[in-house]
Order: sequence, then structure tokens, then C-alpha cells
Amino acid sequence: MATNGEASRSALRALEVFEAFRAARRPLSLSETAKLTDMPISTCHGVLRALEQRGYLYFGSGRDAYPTRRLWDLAHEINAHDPVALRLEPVLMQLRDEVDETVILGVRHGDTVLYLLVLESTKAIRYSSQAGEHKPLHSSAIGKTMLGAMQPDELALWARSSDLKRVTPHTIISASRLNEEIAESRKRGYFVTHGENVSDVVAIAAPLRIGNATFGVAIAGPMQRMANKEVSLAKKLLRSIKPLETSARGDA
Amino acid sequence: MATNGEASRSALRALEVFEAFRAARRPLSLSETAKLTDMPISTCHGVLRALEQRGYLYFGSGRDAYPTRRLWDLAHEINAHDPVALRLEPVLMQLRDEVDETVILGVRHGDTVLYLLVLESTKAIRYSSQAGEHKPLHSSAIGKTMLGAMQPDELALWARSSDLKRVTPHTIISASRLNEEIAESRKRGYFVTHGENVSDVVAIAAPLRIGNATFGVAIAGPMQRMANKEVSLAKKLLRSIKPLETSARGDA
DNA sequence: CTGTTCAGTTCACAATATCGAAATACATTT
DNA sequence: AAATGTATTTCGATATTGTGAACTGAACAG
Repeated sequence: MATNGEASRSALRALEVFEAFRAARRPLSLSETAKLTDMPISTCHGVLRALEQRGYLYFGSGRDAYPTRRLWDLAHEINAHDPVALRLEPVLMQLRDEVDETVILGVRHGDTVLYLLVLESTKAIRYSSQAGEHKPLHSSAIGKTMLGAMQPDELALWARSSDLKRVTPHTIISASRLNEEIAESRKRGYFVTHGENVSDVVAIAAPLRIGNATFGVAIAGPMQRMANKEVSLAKKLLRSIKPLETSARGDA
Repeated sequence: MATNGEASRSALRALEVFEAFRAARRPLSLSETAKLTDMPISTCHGVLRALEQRGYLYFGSGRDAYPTRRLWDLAHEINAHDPVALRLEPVLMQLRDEVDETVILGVRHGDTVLYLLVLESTKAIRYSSQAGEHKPLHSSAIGKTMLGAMQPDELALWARSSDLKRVTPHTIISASRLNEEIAESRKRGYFVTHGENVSDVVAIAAPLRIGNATFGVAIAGPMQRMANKEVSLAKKLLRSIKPLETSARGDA
């Protein structure tokens, strides 16, 4: 698991192209793709050609290209063997259905939380995000959960040495207040954010230990709907995920 | 749509890594990934880090990494808006279910056929392939379909100037025989291969014109099962795909 | 038919990634 | 604890790739 250093940009070019297709939701020409991905046209040209050669992309009759199923097949098979999500997803899905708010699985990743799995609410007004996103540790509910998993003295040190950026007007930017809140939440068994990362969003999160890794699971939704259900949602959350826990010996 | 020239290798590195995970069906360490992708460890290291930073990959507690859902979400959304497969897939799926042999959608791509969509039979013994694969024009059923869409004189020229490689003992490597067979098949309305591309595989294919692009649809299976059903399978194939055709004006 | 525009392709140089090797971290055994 | 073997990270010379600019070709208007 890496910590510092710069990493290659060009290795991700292919994925940037796919993301352009996702955003566009339709076939794209070379120049459109270049614009959307913010690459020079000649660079984009090379990437598209490479993808075409490998069968990831095809050009129909005109100049427009669209990805083939190859990417989907790839993702599908990878997914089908995901050791973590495989076990957790059914339960989290059930929780999502039960509360019909967005349910998120995340892990710590440096000074951020990485979303591994986002199961969105079916409601029109909902917390909407996606797997692969990063959120700050101090302003997200799962982040606080991760902080809660640290030793109190470690945490105090981390809070002092970190730049607790203000993300919204409600973000906690004082190290001492953060320490206090984490301590209280730890006792209570769950962690919350009230519009500290995204205005008007309340999230409730709890830790989930699998083997010797700590994950965090959150329920997130609009403040209006969440406000007076905090305790009952927290109970449902804890009830759902507790059975998933595994001691350091019994995991995949 | 490009024809010649060399294309970037490093842009595809990320996809090579994902393909390693597909093949492995489990989390992989850096050195394992490097071995599977046949990259030097230090190169692979850079790629994995880049993927990690962008949230496509995460390292659990140990040294092993696994892709997050991000790739799947990406593929899923791209798929959901695929203009061709969207319309064709339900019908092809129905055909697959009806005959329970593998059904393939392909297009011409230079001197090969590119598989856009592969719907495999549910039978244990079946023709198995995947989207993104390339097959020679002269030895695959969809390939012959593409040749059949050419003008006869164009075809004759192509056949003479191409290197009709022997793929199996049954591959047609004579330009004149190929010309004859295409001509007959054209009249008949469908194209076949008898173990010319893969031994013991029989495939039946027909053209599908959408707008001004020509696709090919094939039913492929083991010779034993296919042998005496050729005509009836061809009828089913044609019946399925004929309603999908669109003149040059009515497409997406 | 000719001029204009726009999309795609190619080219040569500058910027970047690659890869061997050496350094470090980690795990397991003695 | 020390030692051994294995895995990961760093480093820097070198080769490859990315990039702007110039080129080609197609589509269209006058």
C-alpha cells in the first residue's frame, strides 16, 4: 500500500476515454472525445487507436466510436469474484432497501476515505455518489469512523498535524472539537455528519472489521428526512453489519 | 477509423492490469500482477499506484489489491447507453434462448471481424468466445458475411491480394473457392463455416444492416449438434434479425 | 469547379514513462 | 533477537510516448 510519490498519468488515459463515453452517453468522434477528456487531439488519437486495436472500442460507419462489450465483460467477471463486496453486498443491499437511503461501503485510503460500493436510494432526492470517490477523513461519516478506529493519542496527533479543511460551513476544523466528537461517537457506537461534507446531507456510519481490515458503512440522505430518525437508523445500521464482522482469523 | 501505424502501449496498461484480475479471480499482490501482465515490477508498480489514486483499485490490509466497483459502474453506464446493442441485444438474447447455442454480433474491422457481443449457450459444450475478439474474415462465418456485403469484383480483388491464412485443416485458402462459396451463400441468404476457424465448430451467419453500417450475426456451436440443423437454424436466424434491419435513414 | 472549413492523420522534438538495480520494508525461521 | 528470504519502493539513464504544428482529405457553399 503506497503512500507518497507521483504516479503515471498516461496509464489512465484509456479510463479517461471510457469516462468520457459515460458522461456523453452516446458515440463520440475523435475531436469530441479529445475535448471531453481534455487531451490534445493527437494524443487522444493514439489512445483511441490503441483501444480500437484491442477491441475495446469500435468505429461504426461514420467517425463516431463507442465501446464494445469487452469492458463490461471484464468488469463483470472481476466483480463476480470480489472477495469483499461478494459477502457484504447482499446485506448492504438489504439495508438500503430497508431504509431506502443511500448506503456506502468505504475504506481508509491515506487521508481520505475511498468509496468501494455505493448503493443509492431509489428516491428522487437522495445522496448520490459513486464507487472510487475520495472524501476527506474529517468531514465524512465513514472518515470519522476510520478516525475512531485509531488510538486516541494517535488520533490527537493526526488531528493536530492535519489540515482540517473547511468543506462546508459546518465542517469541523478544530482539532480539539474533532477529538471530542470522535470520542463521544466511539462510545455511542456510531458516527455522524451534519452537512459537514455536503450541505444538507446527514450521514450515519459505523465500523466493520473484516479480518484485520476496517471498513466503514454509512447511511446517507438529505437532512430533512434523516434528522429525526438518527437513532433508529443507527440501530438498523448496527444490526445489519454486526453479523458481518470477522475476527482476524476467519476471512478471505 | 484508422488503418495503419503503431499505437501506444502504455495507454492500455491499466486494462492489462484489470485483465490480470479477471484471469486471477482474486486479489493480487504487486509482484503477482507484474507476472501476470508480463510487466517489469517497477513499471507495474507505477500503474497500480495510478489506479489506486484514482480509486479504481484498493489495497486491503495486506499487500493484495483488488479493483473497486468503479470500473463496473463505468462499464455499466456505458453499456446502458450503447446505441446498437441496446436495440439488438434483447432480440439476440431471445434467439440464443430459442436455439441454446452461442449467438454473436460482429462488425468488420479491417481484415478481421470484431465481436461486439457474445451471448453464450448455456450448454456445457458450447462455442465460447468474448466481445473484443478478432477473427479472420475468410475463416469465420461473420467474416464471410462481411465479404458477402462487398461488390463481387471488389471481393475478387480482395481475395486475390489477401493472404488467406490456414487456420485449421478446413480453412478455405483458395481465392477462387472462397469467391464461389461467397457467391452461393449470398444467394442462399446465409453464410456458414465448417470447422474452418475452430475445429469442430459450425457457425451460421447472416448480415444485418443498420443505417449504413453492416453487422453480422452468427449462431455457433459444436459440429455434432449443428450438423443436421443447419437449414432450420438459418431460418430461425433470419427470422430473428430481419425485423431489426433499418434503411440508411431510420437509425440512431 | 474552386475555395473554405472542419475532422482526422502524420511528423519531429520535448516531455514522460520505463526498467534494471540498489535500497528498504516485511515475514518467517533459527 | 538475529538472520534469511521475499516483496515493495525508490532512483536515474534511456527509450518511448505525448504534443503542437503542419498536412491531407472530405464535405459543402458559392
